[in-house]
Amino acid sequence: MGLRELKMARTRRLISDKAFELFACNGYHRTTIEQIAAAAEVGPRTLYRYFPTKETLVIEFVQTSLFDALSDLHATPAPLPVALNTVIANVLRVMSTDPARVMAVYELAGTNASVRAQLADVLWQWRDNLAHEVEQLLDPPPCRMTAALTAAFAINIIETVVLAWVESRGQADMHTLANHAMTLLRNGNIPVPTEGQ
Amino acid sequence: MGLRELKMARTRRLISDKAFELFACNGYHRTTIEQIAAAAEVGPRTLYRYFPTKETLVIEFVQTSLFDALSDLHATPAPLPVALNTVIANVLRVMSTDPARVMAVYELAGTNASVRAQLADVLWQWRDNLAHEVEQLLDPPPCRMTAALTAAFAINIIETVVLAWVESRGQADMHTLANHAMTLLRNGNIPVPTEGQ
DNA sequence: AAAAATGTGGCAGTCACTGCCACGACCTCT
DNA sequence: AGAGGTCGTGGCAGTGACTGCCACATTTTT
Repeated sequence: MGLRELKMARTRRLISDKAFELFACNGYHRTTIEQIAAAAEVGPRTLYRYFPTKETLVIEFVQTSLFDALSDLHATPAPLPVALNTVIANVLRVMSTDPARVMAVYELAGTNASVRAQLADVLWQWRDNLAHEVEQLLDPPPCRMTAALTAAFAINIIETVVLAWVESRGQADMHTLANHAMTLLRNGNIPVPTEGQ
Repeated sequence: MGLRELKMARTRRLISDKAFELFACNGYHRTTIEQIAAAAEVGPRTLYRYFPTKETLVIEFVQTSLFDALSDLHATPAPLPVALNTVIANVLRVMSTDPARVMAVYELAGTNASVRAQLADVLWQWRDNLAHEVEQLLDPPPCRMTAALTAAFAINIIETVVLAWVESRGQADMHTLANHAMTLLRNGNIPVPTEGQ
């Protein structure tokens, strides 16, 4: 890695850290891009080259945690349920790397609508990608709806686990929570909508 | 209803219609609030009183379709699975009221990131509300995770059905699609993540 | 008909975000 | 090591979403 890349990686990290610092201190809305840029000692124009939108500053960690793990789906030639479990476990493992940041992200998502929207969008896109992968991976190929619901289950587990973890203020263990959620699913303990007679 | 309310309802509808017209014609991004306001013959400042953000113009119909149906959950004293089915059926029924608009919303969500994000956020909030309701409705009260997953299932069905309907270009029948999705769920035809041995 | 309530819209201002361009730091090739 | 090419940096001007404020007009109430 050249010096250039190194500096850029450092700058990126610095901007991100300063941003979270200011968000926690003054709130998301009350913090301007100019302030963040000043705190990181870069020009606003430069900041925008690293983070195209203000919300990106917040959700980037969650986004990369999700999408990095998605590539594991090709890597493991295991049967689908096991591969899905691996993907989910890896997402949660990477998130556990920086619990404070995950907590901060959800804190900000709770107080700011556009952050929450961007976060929701990342989950949406991830689910769509996963659905597409599932469709190609299964043999014989399932109907589109089956693939969509499979991907939905995966993101449901992740969302539910992370939310429960956030509600426990980081006390709970994500892996344990995930197993709990999957057990509930597998045992059919979740009420499914049914037609009345 | 007084004259004032009537006029406002008309203005609201007019703004919304003109907005969709312009979005379809020039694209979401290339259409400015000023243009929409001019087309609806109101001041921009007035438009903002009806629709606080540009995205609201797009997602309002879906939003009200979802949240109006949510109140049915209290109304029907049926067992939960049946009540959930009623809620879902009502959401889809109201959406079928104006298929062109639903199609337009998803068209715009596909091309514009912030619209998609706001749409995703609406679904997120709806799910959260439903989870809360489920928690209070069931006797004995389920653990939070069960409630969350139950609500997630409901929104999964709606999302999957609407997406499939959109992909069919409106040819399919939402009610039929919903029954298909629920059958898949009930019969355990969806691969659930599992720990490998 | 007068008075109170409330929707309308213009104006100025903030802030996220972009295209453009000159500058300078890094990298490559000899 | 030095010359030239590459590429990140950041300033400037501009667009457009959105807001607070205030005067005006229309509707509603008394």
